[in-house]
Parts: sequence; C-alpha cells; structure tokens
Amino acid sequence: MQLTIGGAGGAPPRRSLASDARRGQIITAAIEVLAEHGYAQSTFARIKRKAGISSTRLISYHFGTKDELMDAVLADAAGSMQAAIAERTRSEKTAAGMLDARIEAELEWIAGHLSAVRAMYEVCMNARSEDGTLRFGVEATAQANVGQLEPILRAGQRSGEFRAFDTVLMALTLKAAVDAAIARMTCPPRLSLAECVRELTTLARLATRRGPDADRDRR
Amino acid sequence: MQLTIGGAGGAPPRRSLASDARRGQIITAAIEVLAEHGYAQSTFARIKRKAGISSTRLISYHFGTKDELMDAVLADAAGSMQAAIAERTRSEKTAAGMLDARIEAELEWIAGHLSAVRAMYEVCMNARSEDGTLRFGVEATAQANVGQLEPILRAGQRSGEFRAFDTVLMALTLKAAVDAAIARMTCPPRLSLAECVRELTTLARLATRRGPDADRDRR
Amino acid sequence: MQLTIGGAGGAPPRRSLASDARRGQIITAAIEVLAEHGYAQSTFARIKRKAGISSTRLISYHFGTKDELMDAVLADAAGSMQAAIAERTRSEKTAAGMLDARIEAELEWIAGHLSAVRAMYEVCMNARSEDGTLRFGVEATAQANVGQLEPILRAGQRSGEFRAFDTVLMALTLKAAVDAAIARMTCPPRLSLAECVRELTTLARLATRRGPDADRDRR
Amino acid sequence: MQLTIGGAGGAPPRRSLASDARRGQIITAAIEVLAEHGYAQSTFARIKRKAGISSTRLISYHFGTKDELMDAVLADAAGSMQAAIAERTRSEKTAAGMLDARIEAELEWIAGHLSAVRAMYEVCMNARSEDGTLRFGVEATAQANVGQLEPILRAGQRSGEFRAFDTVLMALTLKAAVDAAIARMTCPPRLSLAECVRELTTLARLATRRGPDADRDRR
DNA sequence: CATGAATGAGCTTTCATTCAT
DNA sequence: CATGAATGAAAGCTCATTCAT
Repeated sequence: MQLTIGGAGGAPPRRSLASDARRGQIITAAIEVLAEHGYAQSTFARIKRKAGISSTRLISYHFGTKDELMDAVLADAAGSMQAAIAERTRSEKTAAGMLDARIEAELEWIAGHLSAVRAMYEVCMNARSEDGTLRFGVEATAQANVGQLEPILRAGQRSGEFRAFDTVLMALTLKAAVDAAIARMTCPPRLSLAECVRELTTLARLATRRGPDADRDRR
Repeated sequence: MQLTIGGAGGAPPRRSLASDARRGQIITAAIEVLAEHGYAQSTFARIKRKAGISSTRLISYHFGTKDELMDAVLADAAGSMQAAIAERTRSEKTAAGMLDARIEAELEWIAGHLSAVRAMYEVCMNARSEDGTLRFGVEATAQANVGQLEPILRAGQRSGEFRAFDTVLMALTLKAAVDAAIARMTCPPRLSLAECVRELTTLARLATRRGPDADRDRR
Repeated sequence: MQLTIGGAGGAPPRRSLASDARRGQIITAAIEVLAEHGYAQSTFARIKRKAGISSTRLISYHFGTKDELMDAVLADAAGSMQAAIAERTRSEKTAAGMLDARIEAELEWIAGHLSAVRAMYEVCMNARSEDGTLRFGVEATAQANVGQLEPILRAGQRSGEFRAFDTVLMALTLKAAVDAAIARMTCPPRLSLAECVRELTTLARLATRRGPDADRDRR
Repeated sequence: MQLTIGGAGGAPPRRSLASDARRGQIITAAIEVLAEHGYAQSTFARIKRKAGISSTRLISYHFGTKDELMDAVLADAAGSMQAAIAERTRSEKTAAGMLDARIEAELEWIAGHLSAVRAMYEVCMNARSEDGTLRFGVEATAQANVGQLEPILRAGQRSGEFRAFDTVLMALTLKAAVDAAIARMTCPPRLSLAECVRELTTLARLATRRGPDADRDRR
C-alpha cells in the first residue's frame, strides 16, 4: 500500500494557511468517510457532513475534482506512513535489523491509523481513470511495496544474512502478512500489537534466515 | 476470500434449464465486468452489454436486485474454488501435507481463474447493506479463511508437526501470501505457477515446522 | 440552414408507436423552448415543463443525451422543410422556374414554422462536440445550402438563362436573403409573405438573369 | 450586425490608463474565446486563461457582471467597424457610390476581423436579459442595420438612381449578403476579398438600379 | 488595483428499480 | 420467459457572483 507519492518534493505548492487548514479538515473527514462507507459511498455530500462544512462546493473549490481530493487523501496518508517508517529504520545497519524495524514500525503505524489505512486501501482499489484502469492499481502498488522492501532483502542475501529465495515474492508476502495482521488486531478475539509484532518478526526470521533447516530444504 | 456460501445445499431451488443458462450467461458477464471495471462501475448496463443481451430488465428479472446478482456471483466463484481445493486435499492425512496441498491447489485455481478472483474480491470489498456495513466484510472473510485453514494448523500443533504460533494469525498470513502471489504471477517479470508453489510451500514449511531455530527463538 | 439529415433513409429505426408519440411531444416542446429561450437556456427542466411531463428523466430516457435530442430536433425540422421544398420544386423544368419556386416554397415554410426555423438556427450555431467545434458549423451549413442551390444556378448558366457569376457566393447570398426576410415579415412594420416573395423573386431575377445591363457591367 | 452602440459618446468615463489596458486585454481575450468556443462556453474561467491572468475575480472586478463584459465587447467591435466604414464612405456623394463604398469597406473590415465578427455575432444571438429576451435581438440588429443602409437606399430612389423596391427588405438583404460572403472567403474553395467585392457590388447594382429590365419587370 | 475564500443554484447524466403487458 | 416505458434519487461539476481584505 505504500506509495512513493508525497515522498520527496520540489518547491512546496505555495498555499495559504487558511487554505491548508481547510484542506486538512476536508482530508480528515474524507478519510473517515472512506473508512466507514467505502469509496463509492464517499460522496461530497457525506464528506461535507462529516467535516461540518456548509456546502459541497467548498470541497470542489479546494480540490477541484473528486479525483484530486482522493489523490490528496492518498498522498497525505502515504506520506505520513512513510515518514514514520523511515524515521524508525534509519538507525538500523543490518538487513535483518531493518526488516524487523520495518515490520514493527509499520504495524505500529497501522494500529494507530486504522481509518487512514482503510482509506488508502479504498482509494487504491477503486480510483479509476476515465479509461477504466485503476489509477493506483495492483501493479503500481506492488511495485511501490516491492521497491521499498526488496532492496533490503537482496542486501541480506548478499551479506549472507538471508537464504536464497525470490526477493520479489518475499517482499509481497511480508507486506501482505503485515496487512493481514490488521484483522488479527481488530477482529475478536484480538491479539495485541506487541504480540503481532513478535509473531510476525519471528515468522519473517524463520522465512528469511539462512539455517540448517532452510539449507537442507532448498538443497 | 473463501466463503462458505454455496458450500452445502439443501433442496436445489427448482429452476428451469433455460433460466439456468441465462443466469450462467449473466454471471459470467458480471464476473468479467467486475474484474475489468470494478464494483462501482459494474452497472446493469455494462453487464448487459458484455452478456450481449438486449435489456437490463433481463438481469433484474432473473436476479431481482443487484445485491442478489452479486451474491450469486460470489457463490458461484467461491463454490467453484472450494470444490477444487476440497478435491485436492481430500487424500492428505498429515497437517503438513494438507497445508501444502491447499497452497498448491489454491494457487492453481487462482492462476486459472484470475477474473473470478478479482470479481470475488470486488464483491467482498464493496458490497454493502443499506446500513453501510460491508456484506462480506473483513471479519466475515477473515473468519471464512481462518475457518478453513486454522483447524489444520491446530491439528499440526497438536500432532507435534508444527511449532507454537498463533494459529489465527498464521492462517491469515498464509492466505494473504497466496493472494499476494497473484501479483507475482501476473506483473512482469513474472514467476511461473510452479515456482510460486515451490517458494510458498517452502516459506510455509519454514514458518510452521518445529525446529531448533524456532525453538530457541520462542523459548 | 437546410441539412441533408433525415433526407433519405434505409431501414426505419424500429420504434414503438407510443415511443414515437412521446418523442414527437418532446421534440415539439424542445423546438418551442429553443425558439423562446435559446440553446443555452434550453434545459431539460424547461423542456419538461413545456412538454407537460413529470420528469426530465423521461427526456433522457427517450433521447439518451442532450446532443441526441438536439440532433433529433434538427433532423425533424430540416426533414420537414426539405420535404416541403422538394414537393414544390419537383414540377419545375427550367432553372429560373426552380429558383423562383424554391424561394417561394422556402419563404412559405419559414413563415409557417418560425419557431422551427429559430430552433434549427440555435442548434446549428450552438451545438458543439467535446472538442469545442461546432457540430453543424458554418462550413457544414454552407455546404448544405450550396449543395441544394448551386446545381440549379450552374444549370441556369449552362442553359444560358443566367449570366456569369460565382455560383457558390450567389447560392449563399440567396439563402441569406431568404433568411433575412424573416425579420421583414415579423418585425413591424411587417411585409406580407406575398410581398416578400415578390420582392425576393424580383431581386433574384435581376441578380441572375442575363441582360444588357449585366453583360455590359461584367464585360 | 452593426450596432449604434459606442457610436457617439458624451463625456468619456474617466478611467485610469492601467485600468484601460487591463480592460483591453480582457476584451481581446473575450473576443477570441467567443469566436472559438461560442457564447455559452465563453466562461470567465476560459477568458481568464486566454488573457493569461490569475483569477476570474479580475474580470468581474473590471466589468462587474458578465453582461457588462459582453456589452463592452460588442461596443468595442461595433465601434471599430463603424469607424472604418464611416471613414470610407465619407467622401461619396451619390447613393450608388455610398452603397458600393459601404459594401467594399464592410467586406474589408470583416475579412480583417473575423474573430471580432464572430464574437459580435455570438453576443447578439445569445446575450439575454433576465426575462429571457435577447438583449441585442433580431429586431434591434435589424433596426441597426436598416438604420444605416436604408436612408441611402431611400435617397437613391428619391434621386432616381434606384428603382422602386422595399427599402427595408433590400437593406436587410444586402447586409445578409455581405455576411454570407464571410463563408465564401473562409471556407474552401475560397474566393478572394477583391473577387467578393466585385461580385457583391455587381449584384447590388443589378438589384437596385433602375433599368429596362427592372422596369419591365415591375410594371 | 488586485486577490482569496466562499457560495448557492443549476445543470446533465447515471443508477437500479417498478409497473405494465 | 421476456420486454418497454417510466421514474425518483442522487451524483459530480461548473457557473457567476459576493464578502472580505
């Protein structure tokens, strides 16, 4: 789900403070509505109500079109998540350490931003261009995820920390596992964040580390 | 994604042959439209066009409401997948064997029914009841998946084949891993079905089997 | 303004009687609204009111889009006018006779269908495709007009009835003169239809006939 | 199309230089947009873009309402045309001479200001007051045209230069003929300006002059 | 002289659905 | 089994305009 959107940045798009505040207010409302009602039902009318503003016109005034609003939602959420993860993984030196830190940081962020996660999800799975193709489709999302995780896995293989495996598939799998943990933390009987972190880091360790078992297994 | 819908069956709802043919034709068209255009854009008009019929009235005639059509689509696809998996895992006796067989069978079915997979996905993630709640939401889906996989995992733990882990989370993770493999098989550079099967069964083995590594790790 | 639309026809687009009646009712209302309020203000809401129907939805049901409605209006009016003119000019043998008959027939039709004339006008001058170009622009309209009148003029030149002149420009001019006569018949102090016919046929005769004056003039 | 608007002038409405420059810039842009996209699509947004200014607010600031902007466009274009014609016809003494000079001058101005012609056209045919009536409708336009041309025609009849005809209809016809020549000069195969002038002055001469043909014709 | 923020009204279009045969 | 006609609701979007500085 991670997108590189909003990552770097040239000149910040000069906007006034008041405008930014309004935009933030609307984005927040949009995220909640997306999480609650899904993409198709995330109408301007509903977002207006949730944001406590008087007219849907205010939304289109600040964002132009619905697509642009959704882009802004996505950029906002993805940027926030990326920042959190980057901050946590910066100090790690080994591939194994970075992998563990990523899993932990991402799980934590997810646990603390369930609505945003759901919203990003809705946008990615539903926003389409005129020609009908997904604007942030599986390919783009897969590439974004792989682009972040796979270099770490490859480095680990090079350094001898990790066994031989398909790095792309492993990246996809680990990302999917983290996402799946959401359900484990939210649907009763719930597992705590800490427990999920321990389970998943253990799983990642077993799946990636070089060891007698793995070696024998893969010949 | 597996749903118990359409699994068992009481008395078959007496329908004529011609009617069944029409229903099948429409369901097939609906699946393709869902896969191509997503839930929100899967309108009666589009399905009509894809099915090559003359009026949307024919759809509502055979299925009543749109929800019922989507239910039928889901039941059809889920039933087909369940049947394929059940047939393959029947002969396995050990938990490890069943797990491997499941992974292989599911990957194979998925690879051969990409549109149906996508369609099920769209329906589950988007179909909502009047009150706005997902009709086949994460909870239901999670339960369905867990309901099939978790007993096997628990049995493996009881029999000593598997190490100690949270069976629910592991079930979710393995299911997610299989789903993630779709991208690996479809987005270039592609991995073959056989390679994916090998990678994932290896991964599952490492993640689940009792071993010196795992033991030390978990105390 | 004459358009070849609706002229000939292959298989008539099979439509029910009730549907045709409704379409006619709506087209009539649309013509009146166009004549009264102009293209931009010819909204579905206004047409609905004029037609005495309950919902704008009925319009889009029968015509699909607004463009298609306007096309239908144009085809209807243009077809009617063409038929009237054709019926009148059929019996004429000489170019001069055909020209006079045309002018008289067109003036008569115009005088009896002022709203339709105005409506055709509005559609031709305002209906645009997505790219912004006029759907029935000056070129198309000019060609349509020229296409009907110019062959007659050329024939008259060949037969020696008419003097030498640019047939295209003459066709445009005569058409424009007829259109301009509308104002003469409707804005006080009004001229009667018969007087207009006499004035214009005289004018056309003077402008086209070979004569000592013209000959000397053009050397 | 000629309008008396902007013709005379009392005290010039004291405006600053900068303001006048801005107004001119906006009027020019509006003319181009009108010519390209038509009245209905001549929105403030489009004019803003064409003028290269930053906000539509600037337009309403300088012109108040859209109607006033359109009035200004019309006055500007019509004034320019009138000036050109007046300057050319001033030296003529006979009715016939004035008529020929008018035709030539108007054709020349038109050929050199196609966008402005189109823009005037759009405004006249589309600008409406609140009650729905055309602000510069056929009546007004007809009167304006007639008001300029008809006195000349009448003078010619009085002086014996011209035959007997309805002066109002003749004025309308000659104006319409000049307008129709636009298409002849712009739509291929094109006629040159000089050729159009010759054709139309010849036509006007034949149509208006007293002569054996005409006399016999009208008894 | 110029700009930013906000707004209400109105538009066409699309949707699933129901009432008739 | 199938079809035609009709419909209410709601959506996103664009428009000119006004209230503030």
